[in-house]
Amino acid sequence: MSPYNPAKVEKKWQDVWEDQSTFTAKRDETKPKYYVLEMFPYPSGRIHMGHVRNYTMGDVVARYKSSTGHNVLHPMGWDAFGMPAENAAMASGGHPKEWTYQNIADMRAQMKPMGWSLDWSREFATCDPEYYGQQQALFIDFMEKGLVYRKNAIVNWDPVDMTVLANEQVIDGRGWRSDALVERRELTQWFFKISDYSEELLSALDGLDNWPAKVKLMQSNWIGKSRGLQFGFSLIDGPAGFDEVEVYTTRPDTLMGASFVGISPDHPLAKELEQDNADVAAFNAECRKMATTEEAMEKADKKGFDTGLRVRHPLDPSWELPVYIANFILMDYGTGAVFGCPAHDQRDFDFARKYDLPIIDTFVSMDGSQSASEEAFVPTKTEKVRWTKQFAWDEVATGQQAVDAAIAHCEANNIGQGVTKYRLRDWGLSRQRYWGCPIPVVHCDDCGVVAENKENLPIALPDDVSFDQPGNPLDRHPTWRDTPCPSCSKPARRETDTMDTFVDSSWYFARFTAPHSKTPTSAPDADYWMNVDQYIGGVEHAILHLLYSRFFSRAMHICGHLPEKAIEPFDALFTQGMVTHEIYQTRDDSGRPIYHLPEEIENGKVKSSGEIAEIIPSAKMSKSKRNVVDPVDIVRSFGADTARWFVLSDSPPERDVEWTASGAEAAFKHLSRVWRIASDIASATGEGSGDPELTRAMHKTIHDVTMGIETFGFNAAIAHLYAFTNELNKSRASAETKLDAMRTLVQLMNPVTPHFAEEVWEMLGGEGLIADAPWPVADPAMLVEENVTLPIQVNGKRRSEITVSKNLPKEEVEKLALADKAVQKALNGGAPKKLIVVPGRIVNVVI
RNA sequence: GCGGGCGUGAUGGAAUGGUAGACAUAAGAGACUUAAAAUCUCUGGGCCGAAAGGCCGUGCGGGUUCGAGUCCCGCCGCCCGCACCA
Repeated sequence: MSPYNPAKVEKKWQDVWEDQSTFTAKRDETKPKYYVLEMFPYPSGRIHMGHVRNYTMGDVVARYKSSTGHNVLHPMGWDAFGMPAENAAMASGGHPKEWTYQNIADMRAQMKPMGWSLDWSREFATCDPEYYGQQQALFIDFMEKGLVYRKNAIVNWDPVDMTVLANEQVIDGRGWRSDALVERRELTQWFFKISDYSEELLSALDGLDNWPAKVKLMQSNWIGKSRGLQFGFSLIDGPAGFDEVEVYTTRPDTLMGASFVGISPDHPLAKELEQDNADVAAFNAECRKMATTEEAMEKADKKGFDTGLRVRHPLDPSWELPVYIANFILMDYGTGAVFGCPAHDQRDFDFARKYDLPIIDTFVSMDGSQSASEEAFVPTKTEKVRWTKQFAWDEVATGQQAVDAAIAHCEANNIGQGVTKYRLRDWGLSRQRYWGCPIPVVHCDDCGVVAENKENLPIALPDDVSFDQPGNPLDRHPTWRDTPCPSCSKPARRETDTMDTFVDSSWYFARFTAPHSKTPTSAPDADYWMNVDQYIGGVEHAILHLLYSRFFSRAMHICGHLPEKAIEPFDALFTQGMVTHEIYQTRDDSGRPIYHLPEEIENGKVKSSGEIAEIIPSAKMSKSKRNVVDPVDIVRSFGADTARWFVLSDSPPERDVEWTASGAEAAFKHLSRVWRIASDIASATGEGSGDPELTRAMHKTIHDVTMGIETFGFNAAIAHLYAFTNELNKSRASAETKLDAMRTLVQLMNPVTPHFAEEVWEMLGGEGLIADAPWPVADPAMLVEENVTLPIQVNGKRRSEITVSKNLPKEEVEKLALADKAVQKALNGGAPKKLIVVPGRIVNVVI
């Protein structure tokens, strides 16, 4: 018997699969298609355990579906544009293009040994001109359909580097390289009109039955549909042209509790006032130093500035309210102005406390015990409350009833209008960077902004650029910028902004169906392969990537690039958890942490120094914490099949999995054990008899593993494989019975450990490739249990159990339960109060 | 701050509202071996008990239910997202 040698086995079968083009997908109308896709990687240059887990899950699905008669498409590509390539160029003087393609080559070389059943013939990178040229064609089509426009938007501006910064490049309000205080600056930017689809993107979530409920909920909250009242507070002696402050509120029922009006520092009125009021200008300037993220706005200290202006309350013209500029009000949402009701909104409450504004209850709890005193009183809108300041409804009403009545009242009295708003903003896609897809438009002095002619596509990035100075090299490129106007042919300038990388990833799944088509998609291929039957990726993409892709699919459909069925491109979605690892830390003389790689640690001590390492509980693998395990090392020591088995075995796929050396070793030991058992069976000729128990267990295992894969219960499926292996190992059945059981076992293992399975299959004399063998089918007759063991509870606590025939009538079960010794003892001669029998599950005696 | 999720033995985890801890890991004991490794067998939530058995136990505090890890309410902790990271 030869020992299990993964290095030899894995290479052998990878070569066979490649020679036979086992995983090359071709359209075949005679078979049902199945499109499984994992979110494509960013080419950082190294694969990590998260990739291994993600792609192994997809591979299990792909191989399983293939064995159940599906024509499977399982492609791979690269999300290859983005900042890291430019950062690398700045740091080491290379070129983003070379850096990226080298990384792709390196990563591909690390991925191939994993044995994923990928169709590499469809591979592309989003930075291939062939791909982004088609993306430019889409952009032009979107322009024609009115889905693209330009407007001013705020960016983070680094005044020292003279460049726009991404949010992650702003650290505590300062540029990451220059350390200069970041300013907000307005630039004219390109936008997709995703907000046209707010209602559609929201309501269509209902149809996504195979998406996680949490993702749909997050998207729904992100779109943020609300019904409210829009109305104007009339300004008393406002600046010329400012008669009113228009506000939007979802709680018009609390209007009588208003104590101030707040406007955004970017509100036109605020901008007007700063013209000739230095204090306002100073306050606004201060606000504009804040980072642009919503998170930064919300976390910042709530600050206000009393403009001195007053407005009249719409329900009582004699009531005047102060107008504050407040740093927490977003110009992007609603009208950029709100009224504050401190009694029923905690943020307004804090603001009122700070600036000594009145706190006016408009309702209290039903028994009057709860009102705004130490904090705002904010019951849910469905809770009934007692109103003290209602103006169009009953004294007792829910918030929702009051909102509806308030809107109706205000509409009837011409105070305002009920309106529906969405939180979702249009998608700003302009990036002032080199390494992205050029926006295919030209600025002409005569014709204005003109789309490129499609025959000029792709508008390719120039290669001769340098990164020795900050900013976008396209802006200062001597010739690339200059181009004739596509409309009038006069000298004109190219747009130098490139596209957000989210654009690249919003349609790659469609491109995979025809990766070299001369149009963005090809109808027969898109019709056949779309939709993605199963999409798998991290939950961190739950909102933006998935929402943008849903929008893009709709837009592509309108332009004729996708069939109508594909407007929701992902039929089923699965979000997997991270791979984590313990962190090993020691400290230097000044107490600063030093992190150690897992392989530097032995028995809790640093190998080289013998120092005891502090163990910090598991966290996402990251370079900075050095808690990374390199898949390449694992494949070298144990083989890909062990890595694949382990990443799926130890945790439910939607949760994080902790990588442990002992777990990986145990996975290897288990495969070695199965190998030995298979070798013994392959060479056995001996005596033995049939084993009905083994056959029964085999069918049960087929059923359980199949269900496990179908429901993404990979860890449960693997637990069943362990259990069946134990059973098979113990069995004294005949060689023939065991051979049958063993073949079934490796077939069930095949999606997870495919090289191992092929080799054992061959060893056992299996016909052809196991990759081409049909999935085993459980005999339903073998799954039926004749007897069941029923636990017997007394008052909900387990006290005994009885084993009865499955179909024993309820009355008989009751009799047997009451006759049980433990029940007799508990009853102590009395009669039970109640007897609950759940057939096949449990008996509960209540006394 | 807002939105979403998660929390079970020493560890990873299992459990359509129905026997909490399947399966695995670490650990301990034993078998085999000159020895070690490998392999095999057994033990394996806590407390009391010789055992039978009993009591407690799924982050914390309440609630619904014959019955709650699971459902509801309120906390605590950790993770993800927050529109220019990918």
